[in-house]
Amino acid sequence: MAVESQKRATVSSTVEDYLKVVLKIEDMKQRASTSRVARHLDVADATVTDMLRKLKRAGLLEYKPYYGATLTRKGRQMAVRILRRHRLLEMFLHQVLGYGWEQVHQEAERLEHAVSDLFISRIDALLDFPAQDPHGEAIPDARGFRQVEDDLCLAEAEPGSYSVRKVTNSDPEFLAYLDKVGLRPGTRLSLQEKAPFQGPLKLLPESGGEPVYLGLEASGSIFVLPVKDRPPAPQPDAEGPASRKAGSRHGRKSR
Amino acid sequence: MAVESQKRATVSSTVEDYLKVVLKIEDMKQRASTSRVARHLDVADATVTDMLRKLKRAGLLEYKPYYGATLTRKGRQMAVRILRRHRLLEMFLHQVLGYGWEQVHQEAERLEHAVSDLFISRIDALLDFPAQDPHGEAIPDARGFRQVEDDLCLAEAEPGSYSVRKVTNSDPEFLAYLDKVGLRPGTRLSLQEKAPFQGPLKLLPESGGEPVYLGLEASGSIFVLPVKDRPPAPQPDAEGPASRKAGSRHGRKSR
DNA sequence: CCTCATTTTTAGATCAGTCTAATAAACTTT
DNA sequence: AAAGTTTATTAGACTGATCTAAAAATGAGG
Repeated sequence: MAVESQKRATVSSTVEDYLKVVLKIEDMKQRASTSRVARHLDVADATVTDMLRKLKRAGLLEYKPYYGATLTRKGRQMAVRILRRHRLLEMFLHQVLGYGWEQVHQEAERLEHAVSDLFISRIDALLDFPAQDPHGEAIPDARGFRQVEDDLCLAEAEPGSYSVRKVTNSDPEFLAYLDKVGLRPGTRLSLQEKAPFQGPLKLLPESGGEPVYLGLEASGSIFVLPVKDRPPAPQPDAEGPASRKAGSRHGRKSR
Repeated sequence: MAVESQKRATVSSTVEDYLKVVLKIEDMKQRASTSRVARHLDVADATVTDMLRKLKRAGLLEYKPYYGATLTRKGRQMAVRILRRHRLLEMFLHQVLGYGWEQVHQEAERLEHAVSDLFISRIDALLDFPAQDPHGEAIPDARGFRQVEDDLCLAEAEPGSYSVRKVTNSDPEFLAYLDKVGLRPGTRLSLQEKAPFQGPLKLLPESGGEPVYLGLEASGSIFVLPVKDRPPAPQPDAEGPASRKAGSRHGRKSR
């Protein structure tokens, strides 16, 4: 039962950022090519080439020249750890310090590299071990296990009833807009129609209000769960504007 | 009444550390010499020489070769800002996340460079605008004004009754020890005697318990306020162990 | 299978922060 | 005041992260 090298090699916050980006790209089922990584990090391609070779040497990812990078077990583990920190911090900022969901990302981006494990475990407990962040994204647990994401991209959904599961976009302007029109995790809506030729989607938040027209691009960052068509029984969960706690826990491991 | 260049030039966290140390040394009424700064930061003297020249160029301090550094208005302002962040963060970690007073320093040391002004103002409000940190050190206010420190170093005190005002030592071992023997800000004690030839001090915490013997060196980081000797009238200000709020505010500016 | 556009890598440089070793200035002590 | 000790500065080098510009590999179309 030899414990696998428990020592957590400590890496720079720059390295953490690279790992995070590669994880994100892999999660989107894309190839982590030099240029894609560079775009995400807003650095020059040449910088990424260098860095990927360095991370390969450190055993954090595979790197095939002219192809791209793939996280190793160790690299993925570190990346998921940062992801967890990021999302827990976002939730903390939102719930405890009253940040808006459009404000949390930027602050968490800096804090995730600075806080200790103790800090993380304390806020985790304080928040009662939340399963999602303010955008509805799953928070990996302390062991690095990730919830299965069984949601559906609004851009690819058929007309029907849905509830918003998560919004994978950190642009404050965009999030503020969604907030204004009443779209947040938990919101029930019906997708009324999709205009042809990459046209906008027509959405109707079920809690009344004006229909919302959303471009295809924007709808690509909104993920939803289908809702069984208006059941005879009243909906069991009333949503307070910013007070959602656990949400559905599927208790399944990732990977 | 032209507002002096409000733009807050943003400096590296390294620069913030240098400014902090120079402020600390000046507060101790010592000369901020190259080697003294180097010792505080645990870097080579040569590194400090370079950095001080750079900070002079940036207008953050005066620097006289072979003498040392003196903060300018601008440099002091930045240093006090960091000091405020540091101490507010310590208080936050202690009060909200349940850190021990021996744990707060290290974490705050990293966070002070990473959190935004919004974060600081939120925790300030959450803590109800505390005037001291967990070690009893005064927290500068948002404008950069600092309380006058009218306390007295235990190492230089005469036998008599005192209450602990602050402990200016961040060594976790030492703080844990003080905590164990019941010495924290607010604790009443009587200094019974000082052994000659740099000998130890004999202290008696008034809340009963064993006498504590403390080396001169250690007692140099404990600051106290004299307590009027059991007056016929009850003292007007009762001290709760860790819940002291404003303390005496003398409304005087620093600088 | 040759050519062109795109993507990636290589080469060489810069910047901030740090170090060590050597030199120089400033105090101390006789 | 000369000599010695301490303190500070200069010189030169290194590391990590970045850049730009030039060269090379890949892949798509004819």
